[in-house]
Amino acid sequence: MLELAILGLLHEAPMHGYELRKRLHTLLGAFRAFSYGSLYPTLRRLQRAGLIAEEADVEELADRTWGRRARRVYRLTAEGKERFAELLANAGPQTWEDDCFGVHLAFFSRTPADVRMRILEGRRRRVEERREGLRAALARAGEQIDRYTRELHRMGLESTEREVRWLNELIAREQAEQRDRDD
Amino acid sequence: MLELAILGLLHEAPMHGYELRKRLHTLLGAFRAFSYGSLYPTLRRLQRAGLIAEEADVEELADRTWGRRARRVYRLTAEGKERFAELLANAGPQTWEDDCFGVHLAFFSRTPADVRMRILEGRRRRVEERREGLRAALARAGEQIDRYTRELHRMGLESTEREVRWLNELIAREQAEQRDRDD
DNA sequence: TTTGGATGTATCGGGGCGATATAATCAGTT
DNA sequence: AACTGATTATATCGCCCCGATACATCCAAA
Repeated sequence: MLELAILGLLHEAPMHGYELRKRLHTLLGAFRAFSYGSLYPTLRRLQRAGLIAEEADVEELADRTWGRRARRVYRLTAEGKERFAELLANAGPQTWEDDCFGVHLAFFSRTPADVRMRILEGRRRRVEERREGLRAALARAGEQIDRYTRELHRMGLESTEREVRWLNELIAREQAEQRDRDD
Repeated sequence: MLELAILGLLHEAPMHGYELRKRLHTLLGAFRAFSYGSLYPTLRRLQRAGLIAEEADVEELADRTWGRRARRVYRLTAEGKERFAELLANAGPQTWEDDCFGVHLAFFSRTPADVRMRILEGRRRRVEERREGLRAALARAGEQIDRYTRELHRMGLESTEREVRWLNELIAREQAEQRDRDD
């Protein structure tokens, strides 16, 4: 997931870890925040896998004689680009995708229309499932269950209902654009 | 977190892993779903730590001569009870508690009023922070940012706003009950 | 001048996840 | 009577990610 995010961001420009994390943070708006504890090891991994490469240490100093601070700038390789597309292509109705959804959405403008559709519909299906589960839980228990638990379920139900409506709008918009494109 | 959930549930009755998972699922309403891949190892860990103990294999068969299926039933020990209270007592405004919140709420009826308050207010503070971050992101970018990202932020902002309102209600209710108790 | 806050990289232990294997029970079907 | 699939039940594997922490530099304000 972090892999997807990193590869996606590096499409824009080469970056070092710290900057990646900041961009990630503003991009995902705390919908999903990654920590350095996963970022740096992942960068290493991607580098070893040849998906990203360390930029030849940019000079950019000229006036600084006492050696610029260590700063690993990474750029996307051709393999990395391929891998990104591949990750997107395989994105779909898998359960795992649930946490991924925010990241996927953040890179939608770089995602083919059909894949966008698959992702949106997959998400909707899973949220609907959760919604039904919550409805069942609320109906089943009636009065007997714990007050706080019911409150939790109520809140969860509302959230899922709202998200389904939101997804429906997004999907409708996608379809409209698809129609326009076909004309 | 799973530890808290397990110890909390075992207050009701001794249970085996599979049942714990089911109860957990209905209790948390898919707000948070634990997998067997964490459940069973955690049970082992808690047993080794002496917080739970394996019930002497219940007979309960009488008519079945061909040996009931393997089934590890666990019960809460005195140390486990202590540990549960301790975990609750230390629950508060830590960042980590964010994922924990649902689990905490699910055991609120077993939680002292002052700790409940701390948990609710801690959660509110963190959600408010996220809300402000999203507001800033939406204001800052104006028109330039990606359409889908903005949609993500819009949705996030709405959700956080709703949750803050919800938390305010819960907190107000707690305070009202506190007042009643004082009379 | 010192203090504090960004910037910047890195590691550690541990918790949780999805996938998967295995196997017995039970209900319904054919 | 045999078959089939769903449910019950425990367990392990590798991987991803997290929070905490350490360390170092740079910059601005007090």
